[in-house]
Amino acid sequence: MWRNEMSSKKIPLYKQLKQIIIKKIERGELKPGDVLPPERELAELFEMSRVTVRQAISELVNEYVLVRRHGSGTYVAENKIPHGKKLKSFSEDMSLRGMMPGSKICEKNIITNPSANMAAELRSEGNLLILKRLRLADLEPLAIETSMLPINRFPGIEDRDFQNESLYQILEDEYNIKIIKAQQKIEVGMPTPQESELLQINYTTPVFRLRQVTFDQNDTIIEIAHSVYRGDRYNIETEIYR
Amino acid sequence: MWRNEMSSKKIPLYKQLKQIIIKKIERGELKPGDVLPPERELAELFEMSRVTVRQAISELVNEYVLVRRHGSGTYVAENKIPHGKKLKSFSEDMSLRGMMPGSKICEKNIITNPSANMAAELRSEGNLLILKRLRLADLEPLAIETSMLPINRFPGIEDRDFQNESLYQILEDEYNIKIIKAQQKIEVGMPTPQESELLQINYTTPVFRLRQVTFDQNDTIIEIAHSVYRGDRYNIETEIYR
DNA sequence: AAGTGGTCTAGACCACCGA
DNA sequence: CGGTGGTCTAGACCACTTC
Repeated sequence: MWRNEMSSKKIPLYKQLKQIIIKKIERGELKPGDVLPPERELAELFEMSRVTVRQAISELVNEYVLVRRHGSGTYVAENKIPHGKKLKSFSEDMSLRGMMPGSKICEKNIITNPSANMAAELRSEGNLLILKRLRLADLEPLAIETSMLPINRFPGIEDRDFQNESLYQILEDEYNIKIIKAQQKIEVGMPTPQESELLQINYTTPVFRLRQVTFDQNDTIIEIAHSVYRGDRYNIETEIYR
Repeated sequence: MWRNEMSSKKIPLYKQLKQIIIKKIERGELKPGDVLPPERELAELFEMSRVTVRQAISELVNEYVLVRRHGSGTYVAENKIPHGKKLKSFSEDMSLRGMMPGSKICEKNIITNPSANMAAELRSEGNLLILKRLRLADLEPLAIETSMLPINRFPGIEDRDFQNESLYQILEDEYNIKIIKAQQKIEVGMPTPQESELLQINYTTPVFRLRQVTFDQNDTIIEIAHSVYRGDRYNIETEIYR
């Protein structure tokens, strides 16, 4: 069950242990709520010090994969990622809210010389695909979403029809990208005239401004997105831990 | 500059060091981009092992307060990214953003017959303490925070002076509550006349409306809060996983 | 009382950065 | 090259949960 599966490469021991634990969860050998062997036992099994075991476990706790209970044990988290902490595409988000997602392309461009302030984090990556879409929920405008992607990582993606296709679906299925996490900055503001026109709202209706940086399994940035959501039809629910 | 300021209480050493570093950032003795003393030096200065220093620094890196650069040094983060992974009180939130938190009581009441819509989830718990505070950052109004607490769970809490005390600190230290998680709903809106007056903003400045339900270790609700944040001075950063 | 995670030590060697 | 963070060890004692 918990045999030594360590590879002898140069990968740090604690990262190897992390991978072993994640694999066990993925294969169903460890289910939500299950206890892990005690830290001292893992240390002995994998022939590493307890400090190293703790480093592996600590990172998994930080990623909401495991939960520690002082005096009791370490457990597989019940809901690996809390509802409000899940990264969803617009389509997935709308479906979960019981609304029908829709899309209308506003702009699809290739920028050959990205200026710095457009996407600072991506500017060294070469050409950028700019994709600006009006997003609909139950046929009504809800958001304007502008995505920027490093086009040399996804050759041919500029020819896709994004009207009826999900961007994340394409990246995951056809370019073999594993989307892992995103950092978001949420601000409030008032719409510009162009935005209020597109969203069909009054200029007095406030909006959410979401800036998102999306990462793949190698912690490489694969997308930078800027979204504007109607404040009268959208809210954000999240769960945070102390 | 980096004298020993450790208190000899039972607070873990690494938490004391975290506080010392945060305080230095708050007081401006450390500015974004500044280098920290090397880990070995901090260990010697504060008479703790390097492992302990690393634990303190690691947590601050996780909270986006510090940045490590292998082979170079540890630096104060350039873009303060707060409100992210962890549940924080207003005071803690402000400190991590490098601002000085403040408070002004607007209202402190005991409601003996809570109406249903005030705090539906708490209404069966008996009397409620209503605490409405104007929250300041660097002496300027930033938010209005209205907290509702079941008073029979915290006898005597109505006599506290919340002007200079942290609500969470009191709950954790003196009532032995372990705050575990909170659910938040984030909306945008326009301020009411009373709110714009208190926050000293124009009626055209949008605001965040945060509704929060806070839970302890037994999944019991210990607080319901409604906060109104100035949209021109506040934003929310968060990390989500797929 | 036994077993768990939480904190802490005093070293060691490796990997990376900058002068 | 010297100095930095990155990884790792083999212990120790404390605090908490469970019985």
